[in-house]
Amino acid sequence: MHPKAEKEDEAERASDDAPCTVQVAVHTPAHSAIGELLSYRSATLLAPGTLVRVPLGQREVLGVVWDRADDTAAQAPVQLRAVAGVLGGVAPLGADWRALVAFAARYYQRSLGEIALAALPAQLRTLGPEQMARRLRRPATQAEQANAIELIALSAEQESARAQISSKIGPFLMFGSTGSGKTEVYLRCVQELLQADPAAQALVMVPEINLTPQLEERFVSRFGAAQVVSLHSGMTNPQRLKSWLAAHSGQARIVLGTRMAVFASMPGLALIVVDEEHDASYKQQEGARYSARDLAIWRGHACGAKVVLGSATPSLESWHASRPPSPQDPEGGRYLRLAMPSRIGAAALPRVRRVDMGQQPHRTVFSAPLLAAITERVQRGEQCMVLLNRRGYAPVLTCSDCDWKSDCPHCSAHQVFHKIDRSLRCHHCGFAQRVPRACPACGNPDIVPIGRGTEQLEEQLAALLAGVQRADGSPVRIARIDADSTRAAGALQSQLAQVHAGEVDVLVGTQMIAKGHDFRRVSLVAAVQPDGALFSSDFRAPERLFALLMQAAGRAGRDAAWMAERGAPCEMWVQTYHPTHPVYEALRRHDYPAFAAQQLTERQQASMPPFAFQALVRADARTQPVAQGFLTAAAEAARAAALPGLEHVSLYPPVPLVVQRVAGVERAQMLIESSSRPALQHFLAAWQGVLRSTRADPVHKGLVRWLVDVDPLAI
DNA sequence: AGCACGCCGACT
DNA sequence: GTCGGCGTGCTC
Repeated sequence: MHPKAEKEDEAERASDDAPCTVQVAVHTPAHSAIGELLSYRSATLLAPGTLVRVPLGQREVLGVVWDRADDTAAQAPVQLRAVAGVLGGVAPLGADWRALVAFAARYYQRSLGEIALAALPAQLRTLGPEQMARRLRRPATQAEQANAIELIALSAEQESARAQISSKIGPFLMFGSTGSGKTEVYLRCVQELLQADPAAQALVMVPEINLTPQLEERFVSRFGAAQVVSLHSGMTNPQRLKSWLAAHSGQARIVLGTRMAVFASMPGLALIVVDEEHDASYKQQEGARYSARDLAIWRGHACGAKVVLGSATPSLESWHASRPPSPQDPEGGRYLRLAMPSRIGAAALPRVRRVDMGQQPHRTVFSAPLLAAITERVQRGEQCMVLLNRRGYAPVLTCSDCDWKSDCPHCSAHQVFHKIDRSLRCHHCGFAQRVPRACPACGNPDIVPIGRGTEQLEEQLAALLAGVQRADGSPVRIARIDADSTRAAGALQSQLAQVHAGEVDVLVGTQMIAKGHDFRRVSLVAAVQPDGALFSSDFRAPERLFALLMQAAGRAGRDAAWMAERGAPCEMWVQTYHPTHPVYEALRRHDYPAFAAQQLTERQQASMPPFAFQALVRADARTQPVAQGFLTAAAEAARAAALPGLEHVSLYPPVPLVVQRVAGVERAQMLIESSSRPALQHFLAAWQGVLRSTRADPVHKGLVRWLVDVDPLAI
């Protein structure tokens, strides 16, 4: 956990112009037969980190000159090809960036080149030398200076957090309830840092692209547009290159972004903020499955930057890592916990109301008390939010006569009924078709939706509130925000603007509306049927549900002055068949610490994370037996070879994934668990080669791919 | 991953 | 008779 590559005198080495061999990282796939680094001839000794173009087979690709990987470097072919050219004008990537890339590749079981090249803007690969030179000559945007903002005094809690971040080393876990002003603390820390050191840079990450505009707005208005760049996958390639170059050159002092930004080259990096650190979006779910939050911790440690994680509902991993020292545990955790329990302006947390759906008429969607509460709010001119984590109209259609269901032909999942365009759509593979006029199996024209999604909720709510009038006598306005309604570019921003402008009375949506957006006039938030997560097979489901409901509750009553004027507390409604479940009890008291303590006790007793370390190996194949057979064979080969670390590692039998077939591919996975992270790492590293040779065995013909997920979020 | 080479079906 | 399907194989 401490590479801190010593600063070599790169300039001196680069000036040596004897012809020599250089090691280059290129974009090779994870488990290809090509080794980690390729050797090339060069007329001059190139400094590690230099961007070069090198010939590879029939094409020419971008590569990064790497430090000689100790001299066990496989004897290269006799005839080395020559480096085709150096990308002029771009400084070599620093030793700390290379150390981060090397660590991520090792830890997440991917090739160095894959991580390194994926961390660079795509245009570096495609632009020719002339285009590149032109790009570099382009003057940086001359933006206006930051507005001299009258800074509002920090609350005592905010000030205490700021002071501790300023004076201690960290890493820090800022545990601040929604509305406690975490962002203002980030801003002050960044400000202090930039003022103290003219070369310092700060990296601030948020979980979703959707949240970057409002963050950018706050940072730009405080620091000026010249200092701030964004880095996320919603940007065009030219924009991304521009931001990346600004960060790499040190010209941009602040980089805002999503998980990919953790790999930004920042020579002056001195502070990393991970906002909403519990959010699952920080874990990449395809390709290299890295956790940007965990890499941020590692990177900060390696390069001496402070790291601040922030959340109102921290991940249990971070909560556990920030436990204070106690008599039984004099060391405590590695992180320093900073608590900010109060809402700014003394705005009260919403009152939580549970409706026991067992007491309601069968198949009730909106219970009478909830409907009455919504009606009352709307009549008073207030806004309500209704949360349902399922888009579409109904999750499945079925025939009333035979047992036909709208199953996806390519996946082991139902196709979801979307009434808006009368389509059936599979949310796993995207396969879509028109709703049949009659049952495809028996011809019965009576096919009916089962269950409900946001579309149906919107429709039912409209019917239920049809007779209700707003204060001025006009009808109630209902809107829906989910992945379907926001597909078009800019749709989310314009829909949010409508809500902010007060043009919507009741907003229906998926968890998309629970995250971060600041709805100032919302006085009621309702979760219509959140119970699904209570009895999920995924041991992290309660944690996620609690975070989602807390976050949703945090949408209500954010405007303290308005709340005071209003005179009544905001409300968070939960319709449930299990009103006394510990998750809801903890929610009612807004008591994350109690919830976390209870969950951690369970996890400890069951030896689950954060008290154990896990990895998944997944196999995709034409048939389920092939997928499972590959995993079984690889596990047996590991045992037969007595791989290092094996004695401290448990390999579980392969099982099909919950959705076992997607787009015609059968999927199975195997859980690997250990109480020791190093043992798990040793084992996985050694197993990599075994997995590769197992795959080569023709017995496993039909295997499509295999992949390793270290520290998986869902099992 | 690309991009070759290589051996079997429907078109000018 | 060619154009083109994607099934193995290689890239310093």
